Amino acid sequence: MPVKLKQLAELLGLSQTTVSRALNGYPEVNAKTRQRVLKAVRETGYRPNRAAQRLATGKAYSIGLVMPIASGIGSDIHFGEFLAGLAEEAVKHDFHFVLNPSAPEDEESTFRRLAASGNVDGLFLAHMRASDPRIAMLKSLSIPFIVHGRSIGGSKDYPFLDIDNTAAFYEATRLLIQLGHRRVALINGQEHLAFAIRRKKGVTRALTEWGLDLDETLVHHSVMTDGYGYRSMQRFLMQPNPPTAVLCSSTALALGAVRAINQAGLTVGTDISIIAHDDVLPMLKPENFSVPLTTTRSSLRAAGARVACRLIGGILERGAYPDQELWHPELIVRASTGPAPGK
Amino acid sequence: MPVKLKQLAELLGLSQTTVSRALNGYPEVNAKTRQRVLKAVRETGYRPNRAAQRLATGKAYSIGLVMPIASGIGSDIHFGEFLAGLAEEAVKHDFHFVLNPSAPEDEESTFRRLAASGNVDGLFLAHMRASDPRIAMLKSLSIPFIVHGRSIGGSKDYPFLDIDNTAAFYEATRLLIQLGHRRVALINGQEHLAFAIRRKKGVTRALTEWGLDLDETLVHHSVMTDGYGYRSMQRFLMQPNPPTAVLCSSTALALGAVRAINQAGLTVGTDISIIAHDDVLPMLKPENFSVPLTTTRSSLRAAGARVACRLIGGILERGAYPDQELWHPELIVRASTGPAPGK
DNA sequence: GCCTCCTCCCAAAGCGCTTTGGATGCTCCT
DNA sequence: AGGAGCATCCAAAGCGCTTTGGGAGGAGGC
Repeated sequence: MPVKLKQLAELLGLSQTTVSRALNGYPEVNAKTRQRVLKAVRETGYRPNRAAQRLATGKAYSIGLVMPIASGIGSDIHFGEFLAGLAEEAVKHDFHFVLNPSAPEDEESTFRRLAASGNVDGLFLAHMRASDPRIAMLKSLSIPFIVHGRSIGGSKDYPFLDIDNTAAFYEATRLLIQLGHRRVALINGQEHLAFAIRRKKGVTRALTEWGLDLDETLVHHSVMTDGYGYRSMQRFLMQPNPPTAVLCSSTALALGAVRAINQAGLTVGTDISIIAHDDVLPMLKPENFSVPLTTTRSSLRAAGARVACRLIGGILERGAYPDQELWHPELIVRASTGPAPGK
Repeated sequence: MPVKLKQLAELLGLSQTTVSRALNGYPEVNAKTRQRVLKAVRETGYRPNRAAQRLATGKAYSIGLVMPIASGIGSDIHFGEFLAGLAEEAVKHDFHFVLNPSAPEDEESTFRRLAASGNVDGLFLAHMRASDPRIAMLKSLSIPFIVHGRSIGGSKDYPFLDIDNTAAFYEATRLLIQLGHRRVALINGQEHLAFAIRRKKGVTRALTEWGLDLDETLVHHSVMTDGYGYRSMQRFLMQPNPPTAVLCSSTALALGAVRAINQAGLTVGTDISIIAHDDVLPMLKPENFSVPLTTTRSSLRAAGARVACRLIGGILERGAYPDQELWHPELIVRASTGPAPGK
C-alpha cells in the first residue's frame, strides 16, 4: 500500500490541507514547513494518487493526439519518433498520453468529442498543412493545444514549436552554391505539408540570391521513404542535364538517393553532393552512411518532448514557456558534400 | 455539465446504489428496473465519470504498451498500424492507452515501474522473440497481459493472439510448388523475431514435403522496408541460379523486390512469382501494385484491436474470450504468381 | 399463523485528494 | 492599549462513483 496524504500529514503533525498546499506551491505555507514536507515526501516516497486528483480538481491530467489513419501518416517512419518524444515526456509528468486514431474525414468530430469528453486537458496538432483549418477549429473549441510545425497563412497567434525549415534549407543550398554547384535538386516531403513548402522556399531563395533558378523538374514531392528517394534520384540522373547536388528532406530519402547514385556508377561527395535533413532517427544515422552524410539536424523526438513539456506546463500553470519557438537546425558538414565536378 | 449518477437516480426515483448496480450488471436488480435505467441512460446521455470510477474501484481503466525506442521498432511502418488498432479499441471502451517508450535495456524496470505504479491494469507484449524472457517476467509481476504473437519454446500458458505464420507460408509455398517453382527465395523479417522464424519454418516444411530444399543463400533477414526488399531481390538475381519465386514477409519488402525485378528487365508473375504477406497497411495495398500481388492476408490493425478488446474484457471481467487465438491468414491469389518459366 | 428465506432496494460510508471558510497567534501602528 | 493586518495553519465539505450492511415485503414451509 502506498503512503497517502493522510498518513503523511499525521506523520508530520500537520493537516492534510497544509501538506497539500505545501506540495502544490501555495504561498500560505511557511518555508520551513514546506521543507519539512518535501523532506518527508522524499523519505516516504509519497506520490499523490492521480485518480483522486483528477476527481478533486476536475482535470484529466492527460493530453491527446489525434492520429490520422489510412492516410499513411500513422505508418510514417518519422511519426514513431515524434510519438516517442511525446509519450516519454508525458510519462515523466505522470500524464496519460491518449492516442486517438481517426480517419481524416472524422477528424473534426474526433476533436470535438475529445474536447467535450473531458478526457484530455490539451491537444497536439502535427503534420501541418498550408493554411491548416484545424488551428481555427481547435481555437474555437477553447481547449489548450500546441502545434508542432506552423501553418502557412492564416492568423499567427497560436502556440507552436517549429524548426526553421526555410533557413535550414537556405543555408544548405548556400553551402552547395559556395561549393560551385549550379544545378541542385530537391527531394522533398509531400507537397501539401507546410514544412515541405518552407524547405522549397529556402532552396529557391538561396538560388535566387545567387542569380540561379530552381528547375521545377528537379523537385520531387513524396512520402519520405527510401523507395521514393531512390526513384526520384534515378529520374534526376536520367535527365539530359542532371543535377550535381541534391537536397533531401529526410535521411530516409537520402538512403534511397545514395543507392541510386551508386548504382549509376557515381560517387557521393565527388560526382554528386547530398545534403539531407536529419530528424535524428535512431535507425538512420547520417554518420553511418557509406559516405557520411552532410545534414541539417534537429531531433524530432526532442521536439515531441518539448511540445509535450510545454503543453503540460500550461495545463499545470507551472513554469513559463515561450508561446512560439523556432528551432534552428544545425548544418553539419560530413563527406557527402564536395566541390561541384569540373570546378 | 454532464448528467451525474445522483441526478439520474433522482430522475428515476431510485437510489444511486440501484442505478449503479443496474449499470454494472449486478444480479440484485429487477429486470424491469434495469431496463428503465438503461432507457434513462440512453435518453439523458449519462456517462459515468471515469475519474470517480477510478478512485472508487482502484482500477486504472487504462492499458499500457512498452514501446522500444532506439532499436528502430518504434519507427517501423508496421508498428503504427498495430498501434492504431490498440488505440482505437481503447478509445472505444473509454480506456486510456498509455504508451511507454523505453530503451531496450530499461525494459524490465519499465515493466516493473508500470506494474507497481497502478497506472495501468494490463499490458501488451509485442515483437515476440524466440523464447522471449518478457513473458516469464510479466507473469511474475502478476499483472494481466496479453501477447501479440507467440514465443517459441518456453511455457505455453499465457494469453496470446497470433496468426498462423507457419501455415500461411506453408500454403503460399505449396502454391508456388504446385505452379512448378523449384527454387524459391524468402525475404523475411529480422531473424530473432518469432514470426520470421515460423514463416521460414513454413517454407521449409512445404519444400521438404515435395522433396526440395530451402537454399540458405536464398533467405534474407532484415528490417522490413522496401529498401531492404530491393537489395535482397537484387542480390538474389545476381546469383548464378536465381530463384523463380520469392516470398516476402511484408508488402513493403515486396515493393522493393518488385522494383528490383523490373529493373532487371524481368516481369513479375511470369519470369518471377511473388507472394507477400499483407498486413493490410493502408499505404501499401497489394491490389495497387503494378502487377497486383498475391498475398497471405491478415490485418495488423484488426489484431491490435482484438488484443485490446480481450485485455480490456479481462480487466472488466466481462465477456468470455478464448485465452489463445491463432488466426489463419487467407491466401489471396492475384497476378503476381504464375507458372514457373519454362514449364 | 409464524418464522425463514429470497428478492429488490436503500442509506451511508468510503476512495484520496483539493478547496472553502474560518481560526489562531503575532506584529505593527496609532 | 486595542484593533487592523498578516502569516500560518486547520476542520470539514466536497468531487462522483462503488460497496457494505442492512431493511422491507412477499413467498414458502411447518
